[in-house]
Formats: sequence, structure tokens, C-alpha cells
Amino acid sequence: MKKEQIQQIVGNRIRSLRESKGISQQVLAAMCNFEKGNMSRIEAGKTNPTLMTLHKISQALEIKITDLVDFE
Amino acid sequence: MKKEQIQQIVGNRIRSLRESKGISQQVLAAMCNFEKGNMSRIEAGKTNPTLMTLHKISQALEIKITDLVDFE
DNA sequence: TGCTTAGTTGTCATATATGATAACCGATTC
DNA sequence: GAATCGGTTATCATATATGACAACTAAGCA
Repeated sequence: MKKEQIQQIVGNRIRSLRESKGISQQVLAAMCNFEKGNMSRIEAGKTNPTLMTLHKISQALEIKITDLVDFE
Repeated sequence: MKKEQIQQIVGNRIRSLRESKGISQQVLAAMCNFEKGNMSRIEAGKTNPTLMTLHKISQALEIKITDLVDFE
């Protein structure tokens, strides 16, 4: 499985969970202590996030990291 | 939860799964296309691995990423 | 029309992960 | 003792994630 595909899957997962909570990238990014532009890139699968970044996002979304990386 | 703690948990998980397969850091690292020294640091929780690094390791161990990041 | 909100994208500086090499340690084996 | 094996650690160059800022688009609304 290619790098971009995996990043895309995780990004899509974040986006859908974020939208199901009804919050904007702006707000989610702020909860994670970074800027909306960076959240946009993560959701778009344009970066290869670290364990800690995934952890911060999962905490903000009140889910487990496993919910973000559950594939294959 | 602190960064170091999370990295440590994931590192320990990798180590225990690797040992249960009876392979050395050397061999696992080679399967992931990197050096044993770097695998040592990951298992020791000294780095903050990226999504792709976790994916490569999980593929080599024939497990799912979720098995590595299943905590909290 | 003008204003606001949500998201995207470009660029930047800085930190750090990655990947490699080498030196080292401890245990084991010859 | 010497050699090997598994693991650790230091250091390096390079790539890239992070975090920030700004400019832009598009949609919705007063």
C-alpha cells in the first residue's frame, strides 16, 4: 500500500469524524494546538503525521488512535 | 499522556511482538528497510515515529497498526 | 455589495524523523 | 583471548513534519 493512500485514508477518517462532531478544521486544529492550514493538509493526506500528531487529534476527537489507523 | 510515555508504549509493543516472532532488531529493521540502530531507538521510545514508519513495522510483523497503537 | 466562515495553498523557520555509519557493551561460543 | 551476535548510542546529512502566517477561493448571509 502506498504512502499517499495510507495518508489519504487516515485523513479521510479524521475529516469524517470531525464532521460528525460538527466542528471546523479551525476549531479542531486549535484543540490540537496548531493552525487550520496544517489540519487541512493532514485531512488531505498531504503529510505523513507522527504518532504524537495522531494522538493529539484522537484526543481532540475523543476517540482512540486505533479508530484513525484501522485499515488493512 | 506524555509524549515519551506514548512512544515508550508503542516501542514496548513492537519489541514484544518482535520477540514473539523470534527475530532480531537487525532482521526486523532490514525488513523495514532501515538499520538496526534506528529500530533500537524506536523500541526504546526515543523517537516519535510517523504513520508510515509504524505501517512498515506492522507489515513486517504481520500485524495491524492498531495492534501497535491500541492504548488509552 | 460587503462581510464572515470554512477550507486550501504557498512559503517560511525550526525541530526532528529517517537512514547510514561506526563505535561500543555484554553475552556467548570457539 | 578472539570472534560473533544482539543491542545501544553518538554523530552525520537529508528529508520532511510541525507550527505559523498570509493570501486566496467559495459559500452563505445581512
